[in-house]
Order: sequence, then structure tokens, then C-alpha cells
Amino acid sequence: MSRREAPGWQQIREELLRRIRDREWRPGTIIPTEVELAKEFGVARATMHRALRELADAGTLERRRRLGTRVTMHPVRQARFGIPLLRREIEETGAVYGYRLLSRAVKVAPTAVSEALGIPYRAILTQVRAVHSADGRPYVLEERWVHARRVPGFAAADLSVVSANEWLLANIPVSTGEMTLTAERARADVARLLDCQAGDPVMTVRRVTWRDGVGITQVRLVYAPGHAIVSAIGVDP
Amino acid sequence: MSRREAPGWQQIREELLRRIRDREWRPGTIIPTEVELAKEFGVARATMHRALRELADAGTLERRRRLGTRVTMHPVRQARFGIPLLRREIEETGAVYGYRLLSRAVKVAPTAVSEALGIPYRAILTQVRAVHSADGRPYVLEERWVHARRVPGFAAADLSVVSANEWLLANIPVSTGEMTLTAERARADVARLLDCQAGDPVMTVRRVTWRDGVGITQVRLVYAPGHAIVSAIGVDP
DNA sequence: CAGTGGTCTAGACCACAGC
DNA sequence: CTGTGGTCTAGACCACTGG
Repeated sequence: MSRREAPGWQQIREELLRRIRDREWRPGTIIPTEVELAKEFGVARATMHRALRELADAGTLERRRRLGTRVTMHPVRQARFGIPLLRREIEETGAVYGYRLLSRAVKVAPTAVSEALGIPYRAILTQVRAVHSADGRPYVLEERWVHARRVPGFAAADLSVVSANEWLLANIPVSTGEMTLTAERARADVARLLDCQAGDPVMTVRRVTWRDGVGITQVRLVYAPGHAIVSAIGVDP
Repeated sequence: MSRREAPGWQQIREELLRRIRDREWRPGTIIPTEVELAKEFGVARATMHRALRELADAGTLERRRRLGTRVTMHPVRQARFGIPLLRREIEETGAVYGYRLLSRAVKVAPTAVSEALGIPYRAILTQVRAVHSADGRPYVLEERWVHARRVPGFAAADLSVVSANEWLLANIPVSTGEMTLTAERARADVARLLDCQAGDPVMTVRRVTWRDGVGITQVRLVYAPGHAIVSAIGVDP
């Protein structure tokens, strides 16, 4: 074996996981304290703390002062997936990325959009529509609303070359948001842009992005039929 | 203000995030070393390390020995969502949960299933089909394949009362897996069970679960039309 | 080789929650 | 009050990697 040795706290975490998997420590039971486990494994308390904290962060253990550490009764498994640039998402499949700006306009935002972004009714926002393609075939339709006043530089951005998706990700380093996934029927205009039949089932993603507690942008991504979103489930990331 | 003080490493993380958001530290640039930052903030190196590691885990920073720490150029935002029991997922909407076992049989697994689980071609698995409902209306169709030999006790489990979903989650404490989301057209038999029209767009989730590197179960969940999957995007959780 | 982050230690004090 | 986990310190050594 030429495998390098994992750090101590990781080895300890694996051993603790094994005890849980093998039901030596059953869900709901209290396990020994940090000090006791540190002594058992012959490590400093900080090292044992690291292993236990990782498992607690993953939802496998629940820790409370005075009470101790218990194995979670009904662990909620976490699914995680990355949200790369659409360009990278496409290029990673080995295809050639293409991009076409359909329209850019300043309009009164629909109620649903202004509510999602937490801005006044009938606010004036920038709407951008574009199609991203893979090897020339339509991949996803991007329909975006941007609160341009809250995004310095956006008004001057040339979106015919760099997509709004890419520009925003590069210019808003840190943000939070919410994503909603639905299966919808392609409307006729969407079907035409995606080169599919009206009524085809299409994966639709709606993302709202916030920065410092205020809404910045909402985007609706309609993927061409057959698109799959893959995500890992697990304890480790 | 009666707000309790956050731990030091969290305050430091927020300040580092602020510098990134405000573009004092631009994407791609190298930031000061742990030792320098620890001195600047007047804390031990371990405390600064904790703050930096959290940001690196979130993908905001990239750290490499010798090279130092840089602000990630194109951060891949992470979306996370919990996978609760279907029963809890339904009850959290305020609806009354219902469950009906449709069939349970031992069969030769289709090729797609045995491949996904990494088991021999034409292996014998247990197939379970069930409908979960909310306030009496069909909510999701569960079509599951279980490698019963690898799940002690499953053969004796009574799935007419507790769903396979619930039984497995309670009896397999730790597992990993993969999830694939697609938008599909409801087949006629599915539409009948979900009380919708054939051809309706339905969110379809395929989950493969592994334990100790061997496949345990695959499930296909077909949600009734209109179902939305909501997920948080962010840097922290 | 040297400089950086990754890990570990031994010890300390604090925060919380049950008694 | 006591016992638990949460945080922090000062210091040490190791692992990786560019020069």
C-alpha cells in the first residue's frame, strides 16, 4: 500500500462512524465524553473535538453542553450540488459552449419578481433573456431580472459577449440565495428557443440572489428536455 | 443590544468576508498569511486558521501550502437541501400523511438498476412500490429496489405500516449516495396512481444509496405535478 | 532549501444546562 | 454547583511545493 496516511482526526472520525454503522452506538444513545474518547484514542482533546465536530456538522451526532454527545435519531441527509457557471457546466460535458443574447430591456418588474426580491411594487428592473447552447444545440434559456441600481457597473456591462450569468458571478463575490426546482411544460415560445416541442417536460430552476439582505437578481433557467441535475448525498463533502 | 457575542473565529470570518465582498481583496489575489493575519487580529494562529478554513471549506478561499491563500476566482456556489423522511416532508406542509403499499416482490433487477448498484447482472432484488399522499391526494410515487441480502432485517420488515423509505432510514444509520433530478412526462400507469393526466410534467428523483462502498438500494420518486424542490444557496450552513 | 498551510498538544477559561 | 462541550492560546512538528 502506497496510500498516504490520513490525518489523525479523520481516522478517528472513520472509526466513530464505523461504531455507529455497526450499531455499537445506536441512534439516540449517549456516547462517551470528549475527554474519555481522547484518552481511549490517546490523542489531545482538541483532536477528538475536531473529529466529533465534523460528525456533528454532518448531522450524524448531536452535541449539547452538560448533556453530552448522542447519535442522531433521525439524521436528515444532506444533498449538495455545485452551481458552476453555465459556460463551465457545458464545457465540462466536453461540448462547445455557445451564447446568444436575445434581449435586454428596462421594464416594470412583474409582481412575482418584485416580491421575490423584496422590492417595491412596480419597481423598474433590467430584464435580460439569453440562450446558452452546447455544440450548437440549445442547452438552457436564461430569463433574468436584475436590480441594476444595486449592482454597480451592471448598466455598463456588455452582455452580448459575457452573459449576465457570468458577469454577475464574477462581480458579486459573495452572496446567498434560494433555488426552486420544478418540472414544467414548455410554453410555445420557450419550445421554439429550445428547439423542442411545446408541452415537453422541462426542468425549470428559479434562483433568487441576495446580498447584504437585499435582493439583487432573479433568474429563471429553463433547461432543454432530458436535462438531469446530479447531486451527491452524504456525510463528507 | 442584548445580542450575544459570536465566537472570535466567526467574527473574524465575517470581517474577512466583508473584505472580499467590498473588493478590498479581489478574486484571484493572494491574501496575507495565517501568521500575519493572526498578528493583525491579535489572536492565536489556530483561531485564524479556523476562520480561514471555514471560508476555504465554503469555496470562498483556496489554500495551498507554500503558495498561500487566495480569493477564489470563480467560486462554485453550493446549494444544499435536506432529505427528510417523506412522512416528515408532507407533515411539515401541514397536511395529513397517508401511505399505501402497492406491491412487494422479489424479481430479477433490470440492467439499469444492477448497474447503478454495482451488483451482478440479473441479480435478484426486492421491488417495492408505494404511494405517499398528503390530505388524501397522491403526493409521490415510490418505486424502490432493495438489495435485501445486504440489509439485515429487511426481509422481515412489515412495509404495509412503515414505508420502505422510513424503515431504511431508521435502520441504516450512515450512508452515502447520489441523486439525479429530471423532468419527465408522466406515463399512463404513473398518471393513474398520481391522479393526473398522462403526459403531465413530473419531477422525478432517482436516488442510489451506498454503504461501505456497496449498493444498498435505488429509489425512483415521481412527484405529482406542481411539486417544487426548494434549496438554500450560500456560504455558511 | 525555505515558506506556507495542516495537524497536534497540553492546558486554560468560558458557556450552558441539569441538579 | 458540577459536568459537559465550545473556544482560545502558545508552541511544536510535519507535509507540501516552488525556487
